[in-house]
Amino acid sequence: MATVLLFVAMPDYDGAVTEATNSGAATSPAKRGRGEKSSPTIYDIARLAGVNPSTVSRALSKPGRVSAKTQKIIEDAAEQLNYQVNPFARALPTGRTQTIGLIVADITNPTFFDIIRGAETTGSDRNYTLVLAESAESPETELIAARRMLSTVDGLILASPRMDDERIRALAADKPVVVINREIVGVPCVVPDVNKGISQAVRSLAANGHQQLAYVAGPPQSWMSGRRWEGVQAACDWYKLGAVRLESSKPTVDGGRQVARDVLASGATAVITYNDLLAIGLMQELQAAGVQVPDQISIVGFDDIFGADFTTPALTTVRSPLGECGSRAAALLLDMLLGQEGPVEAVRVDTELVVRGSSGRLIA
Amino acid sequence: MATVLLFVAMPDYDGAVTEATNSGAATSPAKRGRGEKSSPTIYDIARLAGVNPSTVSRALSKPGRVSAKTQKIIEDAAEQLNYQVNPFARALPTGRTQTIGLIVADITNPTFFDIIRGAETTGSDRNYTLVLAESAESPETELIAARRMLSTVDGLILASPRMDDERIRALAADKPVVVINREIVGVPCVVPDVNKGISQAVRSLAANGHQQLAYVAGPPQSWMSGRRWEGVQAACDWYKLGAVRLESSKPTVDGGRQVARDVLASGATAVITYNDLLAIGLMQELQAAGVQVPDQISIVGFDDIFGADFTTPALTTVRSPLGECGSRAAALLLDMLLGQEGPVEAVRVDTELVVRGSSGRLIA
DNA sequence: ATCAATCTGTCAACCGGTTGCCACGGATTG
DNA sequence: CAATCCGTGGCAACCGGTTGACAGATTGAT
Repeated sequence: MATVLLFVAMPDYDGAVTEATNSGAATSPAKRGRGEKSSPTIYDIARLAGVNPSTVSRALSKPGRVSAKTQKIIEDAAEQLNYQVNPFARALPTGRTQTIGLIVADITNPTFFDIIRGAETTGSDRNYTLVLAESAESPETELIAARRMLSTVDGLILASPRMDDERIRALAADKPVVVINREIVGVPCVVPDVNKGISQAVRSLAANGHQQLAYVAGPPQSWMSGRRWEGVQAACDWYKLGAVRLESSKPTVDGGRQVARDVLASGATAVITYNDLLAIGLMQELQAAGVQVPDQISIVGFDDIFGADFTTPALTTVRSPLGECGSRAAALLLDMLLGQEGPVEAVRVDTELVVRGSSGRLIA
Repeated sequence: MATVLLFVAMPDYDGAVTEATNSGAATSPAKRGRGEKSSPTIYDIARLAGVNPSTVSRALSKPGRVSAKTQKIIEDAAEQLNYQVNPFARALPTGRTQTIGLIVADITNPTFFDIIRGAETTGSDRNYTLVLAESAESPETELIAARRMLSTVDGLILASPRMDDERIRALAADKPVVVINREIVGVPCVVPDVNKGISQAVRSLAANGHQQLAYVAGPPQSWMSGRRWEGVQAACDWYKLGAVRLESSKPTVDGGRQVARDVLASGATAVITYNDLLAIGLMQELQAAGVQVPDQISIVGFDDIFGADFTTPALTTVRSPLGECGSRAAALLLDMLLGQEGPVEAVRVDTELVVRGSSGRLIA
């Protein structure tokens, strides 16, 4: 049930970062349990400024609703007390929490780092806090996390969700939802358009003399793995390469190692894997078996994760603009929160081939 | 002002994950703005169960306060309505938010992944939500984030904080604070005890014939970088190696590349770096310059981050048990929230050398 | 000068739980 | 049998903001 919150920025009055001066004004009358000096409220400000609390509330959150003069007095008082709104108190009557949720399969999977970063940055710019939940790759956990979060956030981003379409549509009926890395009819989606990157990769491999290619697939329930296989097939058709699909046990370095035998047995001289971790594991195992990369086999990964260039040779990979996906998804969601309709069609972002050392001319 | 929340688990009644049935009971009377079916409240449950709302509140959060019979009736009603507490409503009167904060310098820095994971897991086990904030390596941003979070969370964990001791102590006076990767008098700390791992590393290098060692330092304001240098000096004294300290421009792969010239110029045949990223960059640059690793120069990193074994040769490194640090810090914090005093002395966790391929016998 | 329209601030209800205090009824005790 | 105690549930105030309704003050138009 793990969940992470990207706490972007508080949506409100931003007191100076000086030490609380407590100058002049009577100390907050609140009971202080044990050493807990409870922070000032709009009631404290109201008393100090000589106005009604509701006027304070309006001055601080409804620009233009009160006169410039009163506004000034209240802002000064707020600054003097080093006031910060209580987000809980604000969320209670309004239902607006100024947070958006993001559910990823695995916090420690580098694929998601950039998505998180992108969503966080965009949310931050618009004064939204990002709440990040982990589903541990399980559809059930994912659903539970989503349900839980939905009551706490204004909108939700699902990155590579594992739930079925129906459940996602049900969630989307409740509150704004944006999906990353998967297309679902009726739900706004942001997906990398893999075809461009795959075309570049296959063309590059063909140009280097390869004729037989293997695709190492990801988890069967991964929508994206299916799209990538389709893209590989189409590109191989076009460039006249043979294409064979191999299954992996899991989309990790270990899974990549395990699939090495099958790759060799397939007779392919070029491999495209579902993700970079598979590619790295595969390369390690092949090298351990004495196979030269890229002289005997070229390897192309997918995503361009952190560490993809740590290997020797560095990994050639189809980069997914994950950061942009996160950013676009957050922007979309925020627009929806402002009352705009979500796009009917999926938003596509381009992928591109990053050529490093693990792919090259076939030396027969 | 980036901040991330690890949203661990809701501290409360856990409705079944079936679709809301809405069976029998009158639909919630709440106004439903536009399609927003507001979730059921304890008032709905009270009506359905024929009791007072306060009784519902007690049944769901004060075990033993109501009779077993009433308890059952209320729990059934809650399940039927698929009730979930509203965290905001709960936080408002109590001040307890069931969240703990964690501030890290950089979300995308793999060093922190395990800390996050560890804190998240431990928090999750105790029904706490972890709020993760990013300081972007800036002391000012860090302070602002900490101030902001402090009003929202029950306690705070600072991982490798960049603020000065005074400010941290000030925060700790407000609410429970635990520091990771740094020692501050008067504040509970969890720090890897680097000496054991460094001793092992230096002994291993000495045994392999090395006589001159270089330490590539991290950021000047990093407390931990200083401790590691001290540890290296002490171990080199003991094992009779010469030790020289080199400065890096930044603790990244790039920084590692840039320091390669200085390493060669220093005449050292073994290098210990402040972190793994520096080690990886250094190794890449040395190899590009035709230097054999480990035959001509041995390289030992620090931390054992994700990807440290992607390199060829795989990186030898002193592993910091970052996950354990996160976990211990969270446990400490939660204990403090339960009224126990924090430990007076820093909690130390062991480090150990992980020997891989980048270190070995010197071939002169 | 009169009346309407606009601006500005106040009042009070409300969001959804929590909790101190009290009352009621049954069990215990002298 | 009366006095006391305890277990249980209800009442109402409260946490700290938000907001619809409204009234007094200004302003402008006629």
